[in-house]
Amino acid sequence: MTSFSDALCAWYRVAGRDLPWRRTREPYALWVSEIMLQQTQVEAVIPYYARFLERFPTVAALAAADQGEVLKLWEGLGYYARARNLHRAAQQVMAEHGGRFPSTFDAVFALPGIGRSTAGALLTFAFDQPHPLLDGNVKRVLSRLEDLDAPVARASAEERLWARSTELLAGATDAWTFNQALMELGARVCTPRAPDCPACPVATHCRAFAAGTQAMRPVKVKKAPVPHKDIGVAVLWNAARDQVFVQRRPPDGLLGGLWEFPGGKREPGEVMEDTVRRELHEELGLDIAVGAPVVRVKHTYSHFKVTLHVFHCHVLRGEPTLRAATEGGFRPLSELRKLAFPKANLRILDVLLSGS
DNA sequence: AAACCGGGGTC
DNA sequence: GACCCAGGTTT
Repeated sequence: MTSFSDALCAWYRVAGRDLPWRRTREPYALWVSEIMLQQTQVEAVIPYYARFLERFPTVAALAAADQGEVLKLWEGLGYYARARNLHRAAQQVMAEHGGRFPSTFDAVFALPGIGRSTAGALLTFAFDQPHPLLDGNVKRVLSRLEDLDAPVARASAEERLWARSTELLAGATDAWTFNQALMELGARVCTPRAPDCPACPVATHCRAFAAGTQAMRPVKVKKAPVPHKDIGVAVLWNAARDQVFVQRRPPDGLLGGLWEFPGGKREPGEVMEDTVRRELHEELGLDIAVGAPVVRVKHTYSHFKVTLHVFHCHVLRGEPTLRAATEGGFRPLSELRKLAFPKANLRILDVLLSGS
């Protein structure tokens, strides 16, 4: 019988996709791709990858950039801590490694935003060093290969999968091709639903296929339902009615460093107009008038849902004083596109720019 | 170990 | 709607 790695690599050489980051061995470019690809599908990353490398072609260029511009290029991709960590790590590579991306596991693993799997991928793809990886695709492939009946989120199960990834890689002659092929198999054949087992090059090695349990693998524990919040949001115009107030969120946590229209969460029994008035008084020390509704925006985050209730507002008394926000002020609508906004706020901006 | 951290594609 | 994606960090 053909070995697992030979069968897998032979399939990849024929069926593997031609992706931008598979055409380079340049560590920095691969690094950018690996960070963008965390929890993000290939098709979504491709345009961001090209734009990011065009604007920041080197570690030095990225390290020298303003965080706001880095976030602007990340706008819409989500998990913005990835961009903040990448930016910070670039500065770390300049300071600690003379601008050259490190080539040892410990040094790569020490960079912010790079964990065990991403470090393994980078060392393999940039330096041809055989290090195992274990992303979502590989977890699924290996849990089926083993017919693993323990929830893959459990630490003991995950360690088993790491051991299997290590073991299978050791049987491969070409680590680069093997690791690419393992992920490609998960993305194209060994898919979450309806895996294409008849087309699988390693079906003869697969215990779940033999047992007919592939649809039940990997075993996942169901997640708790996410809470919902109603948020009152102000499109706050200045006295001349030609500028709106935007502010920058705190540097860490949810949507850290991005810009937004001010507002906050509705309290029990409160009507949305009162929420907006209260929040702007608390956040900015302003007395405002709440006028016509602009739009309602529903949005789902990883662990909660929101409905944004947006109103045209104007200042009755006072000057805005920033509390939680780090920057903010009245800006012409035409300048807001230069700032990085989260998706839900971009919808508001779209309405303001097209509707009025 | 569990929570936190976005957005989009898919069924 | 539910599930999942080239995961890592924080608590």
